[in-house]
Amino acid sequence: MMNRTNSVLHAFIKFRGNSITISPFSSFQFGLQYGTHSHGSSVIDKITNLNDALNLFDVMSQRRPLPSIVMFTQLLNVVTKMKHFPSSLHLFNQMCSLGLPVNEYSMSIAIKCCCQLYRTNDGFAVLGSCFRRAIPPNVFIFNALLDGLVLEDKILEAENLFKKLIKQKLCEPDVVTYNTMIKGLCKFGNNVTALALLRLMEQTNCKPDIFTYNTIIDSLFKDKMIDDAFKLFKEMVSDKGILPNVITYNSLICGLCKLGRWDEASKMLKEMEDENISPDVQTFNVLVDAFCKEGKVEEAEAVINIMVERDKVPDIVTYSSLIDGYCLRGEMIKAREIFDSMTLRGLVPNVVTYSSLLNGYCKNRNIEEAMQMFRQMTGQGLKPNVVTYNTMLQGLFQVGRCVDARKLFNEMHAQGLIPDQCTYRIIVDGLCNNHLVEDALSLFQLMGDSKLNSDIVVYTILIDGAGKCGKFHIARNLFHGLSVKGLKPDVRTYNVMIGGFCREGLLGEAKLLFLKMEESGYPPNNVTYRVFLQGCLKNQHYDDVEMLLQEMDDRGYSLDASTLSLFIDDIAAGLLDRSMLKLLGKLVPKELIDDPSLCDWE
DNA sequence: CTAGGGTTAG
Repeated sequence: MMNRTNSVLHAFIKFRGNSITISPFSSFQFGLQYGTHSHGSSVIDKITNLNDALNLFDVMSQRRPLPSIVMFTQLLNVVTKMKHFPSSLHLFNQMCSLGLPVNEYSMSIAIKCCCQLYRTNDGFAVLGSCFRRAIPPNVFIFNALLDGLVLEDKILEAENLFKKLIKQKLCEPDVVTYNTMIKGLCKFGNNVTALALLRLMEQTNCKPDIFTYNTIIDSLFKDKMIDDAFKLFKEMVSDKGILPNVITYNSLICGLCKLGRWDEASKMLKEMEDENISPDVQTFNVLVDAFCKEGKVEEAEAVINIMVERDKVPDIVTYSSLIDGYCLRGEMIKAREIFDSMTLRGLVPNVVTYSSLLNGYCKNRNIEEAMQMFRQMTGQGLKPNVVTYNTMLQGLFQVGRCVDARKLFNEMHAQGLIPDQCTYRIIVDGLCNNHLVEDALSLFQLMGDSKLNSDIVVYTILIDGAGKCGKFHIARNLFHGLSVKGLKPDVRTYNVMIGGFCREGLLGEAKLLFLKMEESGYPPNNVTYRVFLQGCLKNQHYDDVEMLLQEMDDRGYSLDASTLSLFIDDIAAGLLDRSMLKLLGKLVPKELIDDPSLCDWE
């Protein structure tokens, strides 16, 4: 029941903005006594911003006798729900100092805050204090810790904790425990174990629910295992009688769109409407993004119009996708227009929005504008992240501004950002493409045993770059040095080396490597055949051509247009025998035969 | 009386 005091208080709290100090006998306090009626809404429920919460906490902590731990916990939870985790922890500490009898409720909130701040270790420290205070940790506390480990990608520790809970009977795992563990497994692409856990749940008291299914269905879709995803979807609906919700459909539609299976996506959209589940902003965002990724901005705009008709307000994500779409098409003026229009709509571009626009300017070689926007972004207090820097670095290298790239890389370091493997790949690739192989090499040596030196992709880029810059001896040394570093060449590395040998006219060595691939457990792929075959043809080394064509046919690969074109002169000159011609005919893909521009060969 | 979980954007 809503009483008069509550509404007075509500008005009062709203008034708080103007630093009014509350006297100990104000109506605010009076209301506190009635604040938490079991059936009414309380003062605490009405709090909508951090300041009000902190002020109320001050008032409460000055009262004697102190309000109950329950009220403090309610307030603590309000602050936590607002995601002001550091403030929550501060309040929790104050609660302890006030001598309040903190219990498993407040403890679980405090632990959750630590974990959400990526400080799960501190969370475990709080767990320790639970034991010291003789507060038996319960399933809520363990779930928060498990979630923290998953959040920090400490999947092995998460698995250990999960097993320990069960083995040592620390608490009875509930559906949230299972779901959290499943979320972690899915995050690491371990769908098999996630499914096994789902089956295990079926044998316990806590049955899988919509959360369980949504998590695994989404993960299966992310790994392109559509059939399995649909099987699970059907199992959920038909066998378990669990109705899909908007999130289930969003996952399904997102997965189908990403695979370009538009028909099925629109079928799901229709099914969803039939089930009376109305698409939400995220459903529309998925559609907008999918269209934009294909450069189909007109369709994306149409989706946005429908969205608006249905009273859904396009948000920052919607517009970020749209910006991506226009950038992809090189329509930077339009992209910028959308970016600028966001502010008028009361939307504040964030790092992602800026990064999209920067990426557009960079890819369209307008590095000046990109730089200017980059400065504007930092000027607005937005902190560029690793992806932002990667985008800018790539842009600078693309126009040959290696010195500026270097400066930006230093700036990135100064900001305390840790370059990721993508950063190193961009730098090494950029230096190589700008004929600065030596710089790439010295950077490489400078990095010692860091990530750079243990990433086969960077190695491959460097080997490729050295070879293409006429320093094949370096490429060769790098390749032979791989095993010393404990690195195994992958298919791409082999392809790059085979290409390098061919470029140098060392066909014998190329062939040795080609044969070694199979032995090393990396069977040649279509790129290998293309590279080696082109090498053979350019070097007029016909010995292996028939063997290669035969193998390609066996493995179901076909010839690409550029390789095929190398055969044409030989065909015209009548240099190829009948069996070879027959083989060639089999390897020409249907698309090429249908291509009218290629019809007048003979 | 007070505590927990799932989806989207570079």
